[in-house]
Amino acid sequence: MSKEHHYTIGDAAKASDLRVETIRYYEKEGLLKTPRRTPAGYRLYTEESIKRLIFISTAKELGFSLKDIKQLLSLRANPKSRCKDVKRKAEDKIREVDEKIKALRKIKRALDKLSSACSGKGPATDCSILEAIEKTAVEKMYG
Amino acid sequence: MSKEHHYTIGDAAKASDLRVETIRYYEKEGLLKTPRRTPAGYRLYTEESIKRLIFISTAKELGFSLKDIKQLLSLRANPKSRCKDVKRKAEDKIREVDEKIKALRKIKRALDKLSSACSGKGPATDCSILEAIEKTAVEKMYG
DNA sequence: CTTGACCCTAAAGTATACTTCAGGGTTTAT
DNA sequence: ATAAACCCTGAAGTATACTTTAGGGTCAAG
Repeated sequence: MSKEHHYTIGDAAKASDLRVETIRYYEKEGLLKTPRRTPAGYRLYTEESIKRLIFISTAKELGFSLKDIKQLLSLRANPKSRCKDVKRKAEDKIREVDEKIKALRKIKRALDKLSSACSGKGPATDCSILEAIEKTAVEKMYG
Repeated sequence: MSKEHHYTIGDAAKASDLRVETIRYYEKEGLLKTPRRTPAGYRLYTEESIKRLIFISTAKELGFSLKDIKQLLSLRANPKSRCKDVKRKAEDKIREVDEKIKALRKIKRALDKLSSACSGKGPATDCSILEAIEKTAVEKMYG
């Protein structure tokens, strides 16, 4: 890992927990701006680009496609872009993100329920994640 | 849509917003138990199976793979499964879900920031989603 | 001054998750 | 009783997102 502000692709891979090949692939797909190069042609990355890589891999784990992510990354509030447009796109995404959060909370509650149903106290209930999602309000267990 | 408790695959597709072919694919992949059939061989689904389909498609949008989802669906607290095991798996998933929720909140805050930076008041700042994620605390905008 | 760890490109290959196709029965409305 | 709208299977095809391969340069250590 370099001391100051340029990382090789290998460093960037370690820092972002992606593979070297994946980073090159993202560049080819236009998710990364073409990086500076050493005289020998080696790519050089900044902390900024590493943040971008981490954002990409995080967003991917959240179910966004590379196309979605490209749009998210190009979404910027600046003097040149038409604000109305950016605002609308951002708000669409906010709605999408809210839905995802809601759905994840539901799944979390169901998992909590499954976990606590398995706490070892009393005979176990028979409850799947789907049932746990249904019955989050009414707790009817032995004990 | 049938009146009571059996739906054809087409009904199930409409109800779950999946395609007929996708439902058959999920069955082949073992995400669905093999459904009852009419004498002519038509699949018949219950509301239970439709809930399952909706769960699958929701979980997919949240970045879970079909393999993940299979595991989630087979996770059940019951007298036969070893509770310790189920509890551990559920807790692993809870951690994963918590991480996802956290990351989504970060993205949501960034999007809120982008959206409000585009509210039309004063000259627009230049701010991307990455910058918005960084600067969620310090609001230094024109005004 | 060479050897091991990195870096490069272009192209082909793979995993996952579907989708389409070919060929054929069934149901329902007219 | 026939045509539109569904259903079936098995197999091949496709999109997305990488990964691997082949064939080479570069760099730091000993």
